Amino acid sequence: MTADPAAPTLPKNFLRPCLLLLLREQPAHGYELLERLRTFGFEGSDPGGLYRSLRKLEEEGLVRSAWEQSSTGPARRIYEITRVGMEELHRRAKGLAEARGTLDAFLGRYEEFVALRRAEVPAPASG
Amino acid sequence: MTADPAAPTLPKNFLRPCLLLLLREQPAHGYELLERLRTFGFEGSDPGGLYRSLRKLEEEGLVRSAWEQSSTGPARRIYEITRVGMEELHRRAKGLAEARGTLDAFLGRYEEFVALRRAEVPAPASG
DNA sequence: GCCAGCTATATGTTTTCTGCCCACAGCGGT
DNA sequence: ACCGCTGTGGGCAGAAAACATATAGCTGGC
Repeated sequence: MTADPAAPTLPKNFLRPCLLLLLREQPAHGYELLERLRTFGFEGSDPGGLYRSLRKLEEEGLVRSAWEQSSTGPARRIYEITRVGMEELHRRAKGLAEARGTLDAFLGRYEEFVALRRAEVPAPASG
Repeated sequence: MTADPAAPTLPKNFLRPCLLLLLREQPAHGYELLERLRTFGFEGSDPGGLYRSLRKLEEEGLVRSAWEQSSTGPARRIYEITRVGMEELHRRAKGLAEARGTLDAFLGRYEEFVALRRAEVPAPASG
């Protein structure tokens, strides 16, 4: 609890759109997505959550999958995005753009206030 | 469920930093905060959730409160931010700035890909 | 053949967050 | 006295996230 206070605090349900975007760029299997997700701030790799999301996405028809035999290891389930998935991604992107706006508003207001305080209080003790 | 796909999708726990920022700007009671929160994309006013957050914040020592008699209505609990709360706000702001960065990355990558596709596929059918 | 370790997928459990509904109390108007 | 408004608070159900665990195939060593 409150262990890492500066954690990114990503948007709710951010995993889903990320998966859709990743899969739109290129089909992949779960384990690989786990790696590629790190780009989007998913540090602590959570296979469980990932596969669950993937399943749900497929159940909703946003992605589809097929088994692929690998010569170097166990079979993998290759996912690719569907037309519907792309549309969903589109919608989500809009929502996320809005979210960014809100975040901008918050941060702007926060920094503005910090600046104000600095102006009021000349210089506490720092050199 | 998936009712409003373009919903803002704000970060998890976004309420907390918002409250801290609002209280940093100016002490207030819950009902008033409810109004001021609308600026941050909290459309559906949810008194229950608000007060719960406030309570928790106080329990953690991030804010403190005192009853104030009102001449025009029932007594109100006035909240103000504490030193610890400001530090927490600071940390959260950093985290949210990171989140914005991630969001930027996502949206940039999304739009970039959209642009690429447009270049590949000349013009579907839209006139 | 058998075990250990890696890749890869999947499920179960528990906790947290969120949204929605409702209860209660004080005050003012009629 | 009753109603409606302001203001605070709790309960509950469903969604989401975190954490832990199970399974299965393949490879290499012995």
